[in-house]
This record gives sequence, C-alpha cells and structure tokens, in this order.
Amino acid sequence: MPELPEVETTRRGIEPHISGKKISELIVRERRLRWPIPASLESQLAGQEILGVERRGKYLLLRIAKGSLIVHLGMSGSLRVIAAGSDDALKTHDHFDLVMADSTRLRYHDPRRFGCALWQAHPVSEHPLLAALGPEPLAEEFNAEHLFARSRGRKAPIKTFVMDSKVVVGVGNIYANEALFFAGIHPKRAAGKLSLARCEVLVAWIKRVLAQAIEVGGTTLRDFVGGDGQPGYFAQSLQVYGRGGEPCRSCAKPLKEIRLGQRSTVYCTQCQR
DNA sequence: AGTATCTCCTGCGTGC
DNA sequence: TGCACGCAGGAGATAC
Repeated sequence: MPELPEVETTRRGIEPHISGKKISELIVRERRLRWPIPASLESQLAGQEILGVERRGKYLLLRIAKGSLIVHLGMSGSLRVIAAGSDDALKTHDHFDLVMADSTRLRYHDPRRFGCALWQAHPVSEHPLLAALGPEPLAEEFNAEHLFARSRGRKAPIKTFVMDSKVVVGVGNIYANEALFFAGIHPKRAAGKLSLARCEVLVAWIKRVLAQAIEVGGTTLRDFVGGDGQPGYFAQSLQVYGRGGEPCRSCAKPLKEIRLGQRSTVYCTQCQR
C-alpha cells in the first residue's frame, strides 16, 4: 500500500512528465472512489497548464493556475505515465486518464477505490482534508518537542498516536511498526508517558526510516513510463512488519503480533519497552 | 476533546 | 477447479 515514501516516489516519477504541460482533457471511467470524482472536474482541468506536482502527507497536489487537483492513492492506488504514441492496454480499475496536449497520459489505477481525486481552488491548504494536518515528518517542525508537547495527557498507545495525521502526517502502519522497533519503544506504551528523550529517539527513527525508504523507492521506481506502475514494496528489509512469530533480528526471540486500533502490530517483547 | 469502532473496496490466501 | 470465507488497511465518519 502506498505509504509516504511511495507517494513521494510517485511525485518525483510523474512530475518531469507532466509539469509545464497543458491538459487537453480528463477522461473518467469510474467516478466512485472514496468520494465521487466531482462532476465539474473535467471542465476545471481542461485547457489548464500543470505548474507543478507537490505532496502534502500522502496527498498529491497537481497545481494549476486556479487551483489544485488533489489525488490520494488510498490502499491500492497507483499512477503511471503513458508516453505519447505508446499503446498501453486499459486494465480493469484504470479509473481515469489525465491527457496532456502532447498526448502524454497520466493514468490512475486503484482496485479498492480507497483513493480520491478532488478539486480545490487556492489555497489548497484550506481544503478540509488538508486543513488540520500535522507537520511533515521530514520537516524541521516535526521534532521531539512537538511530539512531547502534543502527547502530554494522552493515553492512546504511542503507535496509534504517531499514526494520527493531526500529530504528524505520513506515518503509516508499516513504518510506525518499524520506527518503534528501532527506537526500542513498546507500541502500546501510553503516548503521554514518553519522556522527552524517548520522543527524541522516536522522531529520529521515524525520519530515518522514511528517508531511507524514499531513497530506496527512488532507485526501484525510477521508470514511471510504461511498465505497470505498481510500486510494490521497497527492497528495504523490514525488521518487524509482517514478521510475527519470526525471530527478532536483534535478540532472536519470536516477535509478537497483536491488533492495535484494528491494525496489525508486530514487536519484540524483549527489545521494546 | 479524546477514544474506540465502523466503513468503504478488491485481491489474495486458506480450507474444503 | 471452484467456491466461501477471512483478512488486509488509510483515514474520514460516527458514536460514545
């Protein structure tokens, strides 16, 4: 599932192929995503130039002069660029194509339809989905003091807490599991009980794990033209996610798997306290 | 306000 | 080979 590193890799992959180009049309085949694709979207986009592709959390923002196209990949979404002239057979769940004036296509594919494609006039940060978001995990604003201050008095498990997009964006289930392992913090520990020093360690690992995944994604997913555009998983070796029952890579004790907020949570009972 | 639960959806693995 | 089933999960909506 696209986590922040996949979304950032997607952004970097598609940006050079569509930025600066004029949109000729939007072709929608299936409007029923997480929210219906707005009926006015085709007319909003036609004839407009794409000024750039940005990212906020896991939302991709295609900037045009009068507003932004907001795209989320949900659980199973992907975008691929189809170069002008190349024929790329339409697959099931290819829900829309953004067609450029030079015939380059940006094709959205999403089997589970948990993603979305929405419109927001400037400023895009005022869209209800974006307005209350916390800082970017790799930005300076996400630091130990922020995590410490925000978590005081909170009884929620630290894993649930760091996955809350109002606290910090883009920390999905996989990377929350991984960062907590590296930080040596038990996922069920009450967020409000974490010391400033441990917040420091956790923040550092969240940044490190995400940055490393982006680096790996950058090499794995260089080619966004052709192919199936499926990001898949990163070649990085996961320490705990998906390894319940298998030996801890640090102490060899079998990893424990539990459910936390309906999410699969894996940790080492010995290394994480 | 904080917390827990429900919800959307399809592909995949499992058991018979 | 086919079917029913359970499960996975981002994150907003809803109910306490």
